[in-house]
Parts: sequence; structure tokens; C-alpha cells
Amino acid sequence: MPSYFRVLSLLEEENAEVVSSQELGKRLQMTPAQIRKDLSYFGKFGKQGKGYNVSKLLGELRQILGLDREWSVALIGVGRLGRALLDYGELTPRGFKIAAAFDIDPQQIGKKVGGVVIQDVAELANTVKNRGIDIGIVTAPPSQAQQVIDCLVECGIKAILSYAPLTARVPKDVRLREIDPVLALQAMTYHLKCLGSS
Amino acid sequence: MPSYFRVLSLLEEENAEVVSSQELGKRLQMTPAQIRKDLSYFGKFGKQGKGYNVSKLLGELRQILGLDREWSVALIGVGRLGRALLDYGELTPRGFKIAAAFDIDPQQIGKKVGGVVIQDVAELANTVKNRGIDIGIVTAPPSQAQQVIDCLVECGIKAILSYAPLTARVPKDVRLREIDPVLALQAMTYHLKCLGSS
DNA sequence: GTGTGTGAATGTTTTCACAGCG
DNA sequence: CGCTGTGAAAACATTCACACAC
Repeated sequence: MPSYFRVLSLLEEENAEVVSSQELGKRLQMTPAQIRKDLSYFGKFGKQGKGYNVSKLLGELRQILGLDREWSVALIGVGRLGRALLDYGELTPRGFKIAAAFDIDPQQIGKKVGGVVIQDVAELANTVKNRGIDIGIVTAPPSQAQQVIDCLVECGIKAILSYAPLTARVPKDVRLREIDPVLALQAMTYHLKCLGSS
Repeated sequence: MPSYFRVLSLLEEENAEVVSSQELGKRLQMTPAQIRKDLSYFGKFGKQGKGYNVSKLLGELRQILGLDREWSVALIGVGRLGRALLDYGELTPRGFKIAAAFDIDPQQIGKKVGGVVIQDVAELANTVKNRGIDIGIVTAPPSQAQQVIDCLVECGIKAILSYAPLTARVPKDVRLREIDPVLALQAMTYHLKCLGSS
């Protein structure tokens, strides 16, 4: 559903007034029926014979997805990957502000990366409360990832994005998403392998 | 399914001989029945009363997923994100070698990052053929991503991992996976928003 | 007893097809 | 007419429950 939002943002930049489920389908590589079903789940946003008003639908989705506010994010683990995310320009303009960064390495603590001063992980609990952190991003090494995630959960964080290449255990009221590029690559090799037998 | 492989690798490091679907279920946050179904789709790998032999199952999965060989990857777009991936230590040990890197910026071309010399995108087609590239990773800016992807498709690449925040169009015989951290975050805010009404 | 492999039952998602509105 | 919204149908996925192997 967020990808609907993304493509509509693009359409707005292209000054499109209106869009049909067919056009959306083409852009998102899905069937028009799928898109109509998905959207109708939340309400009736379209006009028969016309399609969907881009900016109106964008507004509706913004509210539905909870993107009508800015979310505060804490990043734990300022290695190469963490740094890349701190420098990544797409987060802030799309509604996610990295409000704090943490590491365990004393050498790193106090340094400033991407406009944020790196704090000691010991201060995590405090900062989460004081700064009203909503979401945690875990870029700590695998050996410490589960520990960090447990800590975030204890702090009351309900949404975690993990870059650690392992399946972490969390209570079921906590949303956990994992990003592991290797997993994505491996999902494709299965199909590559069967290429001769077509 | 690749996550099965990942957790089994971990179990092997822990010197586990044998594992039950229940234990796997706990580690992967799924039901034992699910795991048995998935595995039985490819064959009968378990022993009743015992469970699955870790190293044997690992071997089977390696073959099934096509991980019994090394895959050559080309990375296009050596910005911050591309660099982070070139330096990312998990790719090579898990079977993916970045065999070539490309950029459009003349300032970058010829420089060496993470053991790979950056080449001009113009040489992409040639290199893909000569070096037997199997997979493309796109870390180019959004404005150029579709163009780069089209080029990879023309070169005969059948698997692409894109970090560009847009849904690219590819022929249906080409596997495309997208990684967009913002999309992952937005998928969670929907649930965060409804937190008061539980 | 313990834990797999599997048909049968259940639940969920995707597709179809069409009434009805602009 | 064109395109949405939506029940009904089809496809797909998950869970159950139990026979059977160790």
C-alpha cells in the first residue's frame, strides 16, 4: 500500500489530475482489479468513468497510512551501513527523521554524523522517552542485534526495522521488518537456476 | 525459503546435528506445520521421531536454491549507498561476488572501491558478457534507475535488485526485487497509528 | 513417545464479471 | 461509453489432525 502512495506522489509531480486503476496497474505491475479492491477496502475514492483524483487520493492515503505527521526514528549501530542510512537523503523528505543515533564503541560516541551526535547505547531508554522516539532501525552487527531489539522492545517501541541478517524474536504486538539484501538475492537465484529448462 | 537456509547455517555453526520443525518454527516465527509443508514440497528430508539433519538439509537447500556456486553481480551507481554495498562484508561469504561496478560520473571512473575498479556505464554491456555477470544491483539515483534497468535487461540479465524508490517496469521473464527502506517504514506506521484503539 | 509427511478442512487473497454511476 | 465498486468464483495458502516411521 505504501507503494501506491509512492507512485501517486510521482504522478502529482507529473501534474496528473486523474488516474485510472488501469494506469496505476501498469505502473505498479499489478492488475487493475487488485488496485480497485485494495482501495475500496478503505472507502470509495474514485469517480466512475473518470478514475481517481490524484491529489485527493494522495491525501486520503496519507491519512490512512499515518503519513500526515513526522515520525521520529532512532538508529542503533553506526557502522558502514548505519552511516549510509544517516546520510541517506530520502528519509527526511518522506516523513522520517532520524532523531538519535547510538553505538557501543566509545571511539564513536560524541562524534557527529549526518547532523546527529552519536550517543552511548546506555542512554537509549532515556532518549526514547525524552525525545518521543517512535521507530527503531537496527544496524548493529548480528551478534548484538537480538540484544538491541530486546532493549527497544523494553523501551516500548512498537515498530522496528532490522538490517541484521537473522530472524529476531519479538512480542507479537511489535511490528518487525527485516531487510537483508542477501536474502533478496537468494530468492532470485532459485529462478535463475531453472533458466535452461524453459 | 532463503531464510530457512540462513537459520540452518546458524544452527550448523552452533554444532546442532538435528533440528525439529518445532525448533525451526520458533526461530523463524512460523508454525511447525508450515515448515513441514514447505520442505516436503521439495522432498522428504526428515526422519520421523528425530527431525531434520542440519547439514544434510543445508546441502539439499543449497542445491535447490542454487547456492552451490558463486554468482557474479554488477553494481550500478557508486553513490553512498553503492559504496556501502561494495564494502558490505556479507555478500561474498554468502555466495555473491561483486565482479564489477559502474557509474556515470567521470570523476568516479577508474577509482577503486572495495577491491573493484569503477567502470563507465558505457562498458556495461561488454562487461556483462565478458565477465559472465548473472545479477544486477541498481543503486543509481531514481531519475536514472529505469534507464539502467532497461540496459541490464537488454544485456540479458534475468535478475535485478533495485534500491531505487520506484516501481520499475521489466519483462515478466526478468526477476526484479526492490528494497526501499522508506516503504518498509511506511508499512509500519499504518499499524502504529492504530495503537490507541486496542 | 516423538516428530515427519500428507490429505482434508479452513481461511485468505486474487481474479472475474457485471450492475450502476458520471 | 468508460471506469469504479462489489458480490460470486477461482486460486492459493495455512492450519489441522492423524497415519506411520524411527
